[in-house]
Amino acid sequence: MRYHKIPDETVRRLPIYLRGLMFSAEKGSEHISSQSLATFVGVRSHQIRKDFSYFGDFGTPGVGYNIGKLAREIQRILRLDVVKRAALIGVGDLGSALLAYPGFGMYGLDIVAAFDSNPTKVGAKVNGIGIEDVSGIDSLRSRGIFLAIVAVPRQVAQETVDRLVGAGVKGILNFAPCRVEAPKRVKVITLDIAMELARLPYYMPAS
Amino acid sequence: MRYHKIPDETVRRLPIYLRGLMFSAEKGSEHISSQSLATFVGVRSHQIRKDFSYFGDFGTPGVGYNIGKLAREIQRILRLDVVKRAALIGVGDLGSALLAYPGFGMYGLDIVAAFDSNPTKVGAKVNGIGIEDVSGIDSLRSRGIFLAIVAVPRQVAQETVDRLVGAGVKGILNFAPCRVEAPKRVKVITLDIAMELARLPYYMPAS
DNA sequence: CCATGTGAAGGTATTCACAGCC
DNA sequence: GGCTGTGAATACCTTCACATGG
Repeated sequence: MRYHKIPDETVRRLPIYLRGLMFSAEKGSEHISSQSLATFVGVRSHQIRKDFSYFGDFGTPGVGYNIGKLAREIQRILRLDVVKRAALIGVGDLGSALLAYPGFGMYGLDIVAAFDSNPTKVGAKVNGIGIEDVSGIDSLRSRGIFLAIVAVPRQVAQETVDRLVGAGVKGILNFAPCRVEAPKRVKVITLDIAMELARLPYYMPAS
Repeated sequence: MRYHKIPDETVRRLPIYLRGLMFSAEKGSEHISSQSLATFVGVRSHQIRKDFSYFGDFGTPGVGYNIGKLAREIQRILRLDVVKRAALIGVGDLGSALLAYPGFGMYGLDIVAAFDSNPTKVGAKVNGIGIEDVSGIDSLRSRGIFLAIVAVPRQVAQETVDRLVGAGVKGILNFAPCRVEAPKRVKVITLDIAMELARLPYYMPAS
């Protein structure tokens, strides 16, 4: 089944596997079975094997998967094998936390520029990154930055996205709590932090 | 179809609808059609009507849905109609940003306590909330707090969750980039910010 | 006439069971 | 014996088409 489109749900799980493989590599063993990986990442072993079957034979029956080889293959599929430079728009509380967030590097993502509309912030440095005025967004194309993280207030989210699209950005992670429109060629993922929390009470027993 | 289990995917969309209804209420009109709501929130109108059909008749054929009534009903289903008090564990960069985050209130969620293991932080106030030592977690049950947000380093995430479970917490939003285990009676949602970004390059045209 | 609500159809993802291989 | 890889079976979700109601 090597020549098959990878289902979206599988793509959603690939970073989970990658994270699990990296942390389990710390333990020194070279191979891991779908069973052990299953308990480690919280996905059924059937599911894991099915997911991996979409892109080739990586496991050895009786042994398991070679951790390093599999991790590299997942990185290649997700196109994380070359470091991706990203820009952050909006250096408020959340934006500052994102600049300091250590987790992006493990996925080959690097925030190399930050923009804010507040003149009192422009020029300052946060975590080694100098804050530029939002007008500088237009220079992203020439700087070879095609990935952006939007952490601005909801009211200006759409205009920010429009500007990013105009600057040639191809992928946007949007933290503003609203839908934003973009041409089909630009992939937008919206992540509303509060919304995730809003689902919890539904699943909690009567409180 | 009034007596039917609500599918998980529908539950996942309910907060999106709720958010959309609240923002469209700002515009003054009293009713909204599945069609208009669809373009506003980015979900097909068929899907919206199907979703709403799982919990009763709220629309008026030829008119649409009463915005206020529908919003209240969604809040009731998600159990957001009474304010939920939540605790934050880990007041680092991300934790501080979450304390300052204005978005929780719209879903009836209120962070009323914060804990950290760093003695130099304990006693300080962030956004009006005094930071307590993590040992205080054990008092959550008696304070009537059953919801927790975990923003601690990965290495101590599991022990933090164990402690929260012991303190009677029933729902946990985990920002640590790893799976955490908890009894089935406790609902855990893990949100790894970097992982969302890791999916983007896959969907971006060759860069 | 316009928009909802819903069975039915269609599509997608998960689970199962086991053949094949080390 | 143990573990992978995968067709088949099942469950789930989405889309459609239209009857129903204001």
